[in-house]
Amino acid sequence: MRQAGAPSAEVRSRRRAALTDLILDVFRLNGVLLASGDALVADLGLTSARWQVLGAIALAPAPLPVAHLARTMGLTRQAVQRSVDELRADGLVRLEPNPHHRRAALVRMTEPGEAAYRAASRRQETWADALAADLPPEIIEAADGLLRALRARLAGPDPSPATAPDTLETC
Amino acid sequence: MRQAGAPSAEVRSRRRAALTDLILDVFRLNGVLLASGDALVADLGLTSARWQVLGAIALAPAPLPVAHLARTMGLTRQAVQRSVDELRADGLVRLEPNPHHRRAALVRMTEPGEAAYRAASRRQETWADALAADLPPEIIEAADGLLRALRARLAGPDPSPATAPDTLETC
DNA sequence: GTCAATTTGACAATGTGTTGTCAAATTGAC
DNA sequence: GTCAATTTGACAACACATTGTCAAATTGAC
Repeated sequence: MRQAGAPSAEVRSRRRAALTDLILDVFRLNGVLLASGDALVADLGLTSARWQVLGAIALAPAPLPVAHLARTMGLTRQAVQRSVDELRADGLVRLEPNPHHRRAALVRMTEPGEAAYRAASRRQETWADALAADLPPEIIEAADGLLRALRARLAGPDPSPATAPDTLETC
Repeated sequence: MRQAGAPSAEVRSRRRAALTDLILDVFRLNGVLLASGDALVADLGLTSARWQVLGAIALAPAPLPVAHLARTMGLTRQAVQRSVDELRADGLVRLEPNPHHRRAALVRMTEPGEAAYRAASRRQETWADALAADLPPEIIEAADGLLRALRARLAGPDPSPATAPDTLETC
């Protein structure tokens, strides 16, 4: 009998092939998801990137500076900074002084920004319903679990502490 | 009893939440995978994008022009063109005249290019083995099947004919 | 054979992310 | 309180993908 810690070359090769396929499909799905998201909110003056920033603002219990938003989202400061600059230019977001830190202004949604975000959220709901129609939740959850496991292995012990505490759990 | 076509609001909402989580994790995993891939082959003079182009060349039975490679890879002509330009500048790839089409030169790997690709493939094998260690192949394959199903729904009837014939049908 | 439609590569602009560097502001060890 | 380390935003450069436009080459209907 085979021991648990010593899988056959056959199993190893099947596993490797399956993982390679999965990875390639993650790349491809990432591409079509971004394209779909952009198309979904384009006429609201949003893109996937800006939408994501609005989401981070909406989920936070209080207005946050750019660097804090970036940590929450797992992106770099600069990437978020650019999106915020654009959102500000379009009037969807505004900066307010931070009493605790003169440089780190707090980002807050304007009324038009909140309206756009609400509209995007409403569309995303029906879009997701249509996309997931007749897929068993268990299958989706199992796949998500695997993706998380892979990400955890790739990123090391705990690379995204911002994911944990209080922000992302609520969504 | 509940009919198959009319899921409860409860199931629908669970499904929606699961799908949203999955999508966010696809984005995150995409990011760490690209970073890992870049790190894996950086010292070979490769990046994820260049590596992918070399892979398409290696898999093709004969040298192909840039536009054909792009279709095979599901990317735009211009994106592949730039990678090919860079690979050519680094001597990993070379263009040869196409007897059937004066403009569409054929892209072929040079000996250094093949050496780099072989080295990258070897590393990828051990990397994938380590990453997939102790994950049951069935789980990986099931997750991959779901990603493919989602992609098929998002992209419409048949958006990537190059991938289709024998890969997508099997899931 | 002719000519419109398609394919191909070149070029430019844009979106989104990265890294690196810098100065100002804040924090913390002492 | 002082001063080094960290955090923050500004700015620049780059990697990778997109779209759009153009001219040359090829293909196909006629």
